[in-house]
This record gives sequence, structure tokens and C-alpha cells, in this order.
Amino acid sequence: MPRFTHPRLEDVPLDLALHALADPNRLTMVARLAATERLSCTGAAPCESIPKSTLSNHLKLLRAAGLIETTQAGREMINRLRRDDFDRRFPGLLDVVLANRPA
Amino acid sequence: MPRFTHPRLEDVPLDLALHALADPNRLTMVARLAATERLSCTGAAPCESIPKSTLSNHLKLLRAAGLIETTQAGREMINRLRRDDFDRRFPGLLDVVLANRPA
DNA sequence: TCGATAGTTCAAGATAGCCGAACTATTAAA
DNA sequence: TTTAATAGTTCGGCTATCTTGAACTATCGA
Repeated sequence: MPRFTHPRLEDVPLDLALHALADPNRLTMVARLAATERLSCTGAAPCESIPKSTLSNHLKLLRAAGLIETTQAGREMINRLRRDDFDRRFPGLLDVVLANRPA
Repeated sequence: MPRFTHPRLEDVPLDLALHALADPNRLTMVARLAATERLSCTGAAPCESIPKSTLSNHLKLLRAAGLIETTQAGREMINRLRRDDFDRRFPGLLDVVLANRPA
């Protein structure tokens, strides 16, 4: 039973946040979560072809960056964007990044 | 005689721009350039102790991300933030990142 | 209980980043 | 005009990070 750790946003440095967003796959995942409230891991996947382990690692990094919160629900892991927390810590950053994201 | 290549901003993907900013040293360098108009390489350095080769590589990446322009002036390389170009390509991004930068 | 589902963790190979050492180019001094 | 100093770049090797298949854990449905 994986017990996920979620950092306090004040402990997340800007570099880590930017690094988490500086990847096309993760950015797509964040955009999906921004649009859909709560998604399972496979639901948040940027594409079908991505390996499970890679997906899991991306989500782990997004967690470490304070971008998402993951809770277990049955055998699924439910991911949710920590938008309020993140916006308080880095005002405007997520909005700007999502707005500049390629279509 | 190094002949620097500067990308057109429309060819710079968001991931690369974020990646370039997702490093404390580079971010410090960008902040310095944002405050000082034109700086030599060592002038833009984030600290005294950083090796020249590392510094040079950071500047190369900032160039590739469309963040700076480098021209030769004598034996110095003069770096300038491509703020207008970058802002046109990624509106608001640089402002937000600089505003969220740790003091 | 058995199988399928959903995801994590591990480890190994691939990739990227850091930095010392050698090199280039320019300026200044002798 | 050498000679030396300055300002960086480039190269190569080491390290660290990323990716991914394989093995594992846990839960649900039949």
C-alpha cells in the first residue's frame, strides 16, 4: 500500500516547480488535471503508449513539486491538482504556463 | 572565433524555455541580465566560484532557449536579455518567474 | 480462490549535466 | 613583434538523472 508524501508548498523551491513543468508529457498531464478535477494515473496519462513505470515516475515528480495530490481509492490512485496551494506559493505561474502551452 | 547561433523564438518550445529557467544558477543569471541590460559572461555569473566551462554551458543553454543574445566585443562576449522577443513568444512567463524568484 | 486490474518499485541501460584541461582569440605590455 | 594576460569556448570523462521492462503489491470481481 503506497503511502504518498505530499510536501508543504513552502518547502517547494521554484526550480523544482519549473523542472516539473519543463517536460511535454508532464505538462500535458497537468493540463488534463487542470481541466478534469480528479483523474486516475492512467486517466492522467499524456498518451496511450507511455509505459506504466514512466507514468508513475512522472506523477511522483509532480507530487514532489507540490503540483498534485494523490490518494488511494480502491485499486486506483486518484490525482488532483493542488491548484490553490500551488497558486498561493507561486502566484500566476501555473496560469501563465498553461496559457502558453502548445495546443 | 565563436559565432553564436540565436534561434527564432517561434522555434523555441515551451519545455526548453522552462528547462532553461529551472535552475537556480541560470535563474540568477537571467535576473541579473534583467536588471543590468548588458553583461559579460563573468559579469553575468551567479557566483564567483562557478567554473568557467559550466558558466559557458549555462549561457549556451540560455541562448538556445531564446533568453539571451550574445555578441562579441573585443575579447569579451556581451550578453543581453532578449526580453521583447521572449515576451512576445511566452507572454507573462518571464515576469512571473522573476517575480516568484527567491530573494 | 483465481484472475484481472492499477499502480509501485527495482535495476540496468541510455541520456544529460558538470567541470578540469586544453585551446582560440583578443588586448596590453615590453 | 614577441610575450603574457584575459575572456571565453570546446572536449572528454565522470557522475547523476531519466526511461523502461520486469517483478511485486494490493484490490476487486467472478
